[in-house]
Amino acid sequence: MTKNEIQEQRMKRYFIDAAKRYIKGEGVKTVTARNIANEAGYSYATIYNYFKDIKELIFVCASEFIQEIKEQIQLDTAKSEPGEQRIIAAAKSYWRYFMQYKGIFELMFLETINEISVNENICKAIDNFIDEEMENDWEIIAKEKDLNSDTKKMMMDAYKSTLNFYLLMYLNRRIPSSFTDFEKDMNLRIKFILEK
Amino acid sequence: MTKNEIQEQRMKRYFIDAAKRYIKGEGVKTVTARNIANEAGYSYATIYNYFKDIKELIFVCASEFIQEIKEQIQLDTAKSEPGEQRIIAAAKSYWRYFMQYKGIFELMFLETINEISVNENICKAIDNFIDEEMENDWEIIAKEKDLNSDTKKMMMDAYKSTLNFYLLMYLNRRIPSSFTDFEKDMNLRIKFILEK
DNA sequence: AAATATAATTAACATTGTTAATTCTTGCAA
DNA sequence: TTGCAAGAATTAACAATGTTAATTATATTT
Repeated sequence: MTKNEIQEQRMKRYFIDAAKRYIKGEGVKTVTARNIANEAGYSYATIYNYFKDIKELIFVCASEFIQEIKEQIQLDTAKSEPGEQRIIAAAKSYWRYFMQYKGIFELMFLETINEISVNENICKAIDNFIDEEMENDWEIIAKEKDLNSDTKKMMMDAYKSTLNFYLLMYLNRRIPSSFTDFEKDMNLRIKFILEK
Repeated sequence: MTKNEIQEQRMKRYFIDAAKRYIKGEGVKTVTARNIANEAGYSYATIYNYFKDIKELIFVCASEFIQEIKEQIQLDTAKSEPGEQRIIAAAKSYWRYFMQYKGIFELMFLETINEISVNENICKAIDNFIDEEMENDWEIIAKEKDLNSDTKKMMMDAYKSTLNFYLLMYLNRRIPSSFTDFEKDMNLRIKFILEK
């Protein structure tokens, strides 16, 4: 890396970290160029020297949050037995993370991106990280229940869609109206998916 | 209804119909007060004499689109045998409707609403209409497979979340990248949910 | 130290939602 | 019929936003 590239990376880092702090605190809904710049201690126009537009910056944040979620899941499931038990624990860890940072959920699943290149990879990362993180556990389940690879995939998909859709319902619509009910319902749904 | 109320209802209707036309044509992303007013042949400020804000107007549209979807499902499933077969056909009808009107999907599932009163009912309507429309068919399946009411509910939930989450993935992220693949995957997923 | 290249800032523009001020209509009393 | 008051619709205006252009400050090179 040349000296200039190091400089550029450092500046990008300032803005990325500022944007991440802002999103964690305030959510993605009220993110603006001026807010992020303010958080970073720069003028709003400076962002455009380092990022094509705000969406690009925001999506870089998304890909960094993925790592964070993985780490939280690893922590929260450290004592769970691999397989079904760990998958259930991971689901809880997953929704609790997004409960804390609603803005990150919106960012990952509800934002749209028109451009290709960089973003295509980020999209793939978002779509697959939970499968990757739990791959080993699904394999254990598949062996236990003697599932073929298609059936295993169906089960993973059902798990993912249940987790994400009802999280969306709760975050966007307060359905169900209490967190206790939400967790109870989610646990039942996840267990239903797993019992095949 | 007094003469004034009739007038008011008529004006509301002009704006609602204009907004519905606009959303169908252009989606919800680019809806603006000025666009809707233009489509209705009025000035943008006139909207505020009849609706609290743009969101209120947009949500009235959502509740009217529900009826439309139900009708399309009824048409598309008219020749299907009640029960499993009709549920599979309805899923296809459902995703094809939203494929045609991506904006309506965004409106129904991705928009947030902070206010209570009117909107709470609209949210409930959105969340339940597909269950209501297919209630009879789920009952048939429950009888056939001898499911208790909790298991039946779990299955309905899994169906709904699969349908909506993967529709979201396709509409927002083009995953999978072709419509043919999308339909193939969805059919497999729906059938997987139903085989319990 | 002067000239040039680079980086950051302020100004500016277009587009939004929304409200205030103004103009236009319409129904009704004189 | 005419003038007036109430109501309805329009235009003007504001603040917030993303983004780009013009300007200023800083760093580098000769």
